[in-house]
Amino acid sequence: MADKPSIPKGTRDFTPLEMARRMHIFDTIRTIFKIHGFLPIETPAMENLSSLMGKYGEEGDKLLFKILNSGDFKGKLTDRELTDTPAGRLGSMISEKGLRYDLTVPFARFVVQHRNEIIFPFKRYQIQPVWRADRPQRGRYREFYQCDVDVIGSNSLLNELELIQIIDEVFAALGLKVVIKLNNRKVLAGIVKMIGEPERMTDITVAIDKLEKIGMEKVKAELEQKGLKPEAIEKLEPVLKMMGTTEEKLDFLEKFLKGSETGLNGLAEVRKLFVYMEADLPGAAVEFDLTLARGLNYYTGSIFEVKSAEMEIGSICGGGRYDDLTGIFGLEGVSGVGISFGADRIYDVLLQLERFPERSELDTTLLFVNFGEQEVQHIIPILGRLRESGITSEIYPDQVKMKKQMNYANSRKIPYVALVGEQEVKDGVVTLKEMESGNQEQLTPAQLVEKLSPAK
RNA sequence: GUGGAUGUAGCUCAGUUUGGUUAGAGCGCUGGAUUGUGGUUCCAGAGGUCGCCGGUUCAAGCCCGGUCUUCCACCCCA
Repeated sequence: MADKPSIPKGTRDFTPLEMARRMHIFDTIRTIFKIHGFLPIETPAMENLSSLMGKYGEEGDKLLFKILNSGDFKGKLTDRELTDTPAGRLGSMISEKGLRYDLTVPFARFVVQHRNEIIFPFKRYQIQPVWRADRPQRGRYREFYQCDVDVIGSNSLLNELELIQIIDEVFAALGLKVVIKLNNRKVLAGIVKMIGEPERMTDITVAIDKLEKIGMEKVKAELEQKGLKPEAIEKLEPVLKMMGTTEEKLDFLEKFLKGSETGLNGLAEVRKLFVYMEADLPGAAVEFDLTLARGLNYYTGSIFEVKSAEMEIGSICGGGRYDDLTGIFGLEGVSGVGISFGADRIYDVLLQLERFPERSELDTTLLFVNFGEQEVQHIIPILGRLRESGITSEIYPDQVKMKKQMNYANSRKIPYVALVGEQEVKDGVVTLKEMESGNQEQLTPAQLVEKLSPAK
């Protein structure tokens, strides 16, 4: 017997109801991207593995989905290679393509490849699925959509400001309260330099990223276990204990980072960004959060992360500045900054908080009941007129019991039903029934179009 | 990748402790009461290889092993 049909772990089908909700998210995000002057691109689902490997840290390489070479990939290997090569290395011998892990690295590749056609600074948006061979959990999928906006070819902090505004506008439009966390890799680099461990930036940032979660003692224990010098940990402690307003934190770091030019530069960037924001305050809370580190290792300046203020689900948007991502594809000295909205997590938040709009654009407005061939012939041109006026309308395709047709309208949540029987045909009218109230009225086709036309 | 839970009708879940004939409920679905009027009510009905594979047993939804799914923690992240 055939197995029950199924889909791979961590992937999902979407029903019409779910699609209506997803489109609400995508449409909202896309509208805001467009109003800021960003242009769409798309890139293939698969990239050459060489474009993907090594861009996301050690962890990221493991999470890449690799695509087996087509044809006789085995025949090209000798028996010895086949039996003696460790499984990990064998992968690269039989696979040269992989599914994209995010949209930023393919974008960098795109920019390098199309550098002569692109007008810089290039503002692009991209809404496509990405794949990660992660272990699924709530809010964590193996296939999920990212909505990326990036500006490449400009060092200006105005770009960072614009991204913050976009974040603010998107979540306001979706009706979600969020906290925008802001940090700067240069500040982190300055800190690790000042405590005398400049090479250990990754270990240190990963550890302090957990401060909120596991507490000071455990963070110190982890740092010690990672082999950090006790003096360094001691020097780091006041930074971790740093409290107060953004202004106070910045002042503290100003003193702490004396002697690290990079650190002070990063600090100046953070300050400038807050000054910019004062000109038009975001509705969302923006916090300078030193514990924000982010694992992706191509970030070099500002880093962002957005969390729901109303529910625990991990970050729903994140990003940062990368000074040399195009360098690895052969184009040096081009800085970019961008963020990525996690549509699937935003969906989960909206669903749990019940913030999806009641009706969607996908919903039908009017259903004609089917009374028979004569009546159908009369209705066909009326349907045409309604649709021309932008009114989503349909006719029940089969001449079945009225109860069944009404039930269809009911379960499809269609607010209006039109009845055109023998009498209506004779009188040249339709009987329009409003389902919720049950009220009925007789209208000419012109009046019908007028009544149901979407508000201008 | 490591550790821990979970899976019974379309959906939400009982039943598993102490193995024992035809596996239940609510909601939903189909038909009727009601041949041009849905939602409410009433009546009737359909729907399950108890995730899958194997083992123990006279006998397995229930016990054992494996596997897959979903979920939780770690890791990491959108």
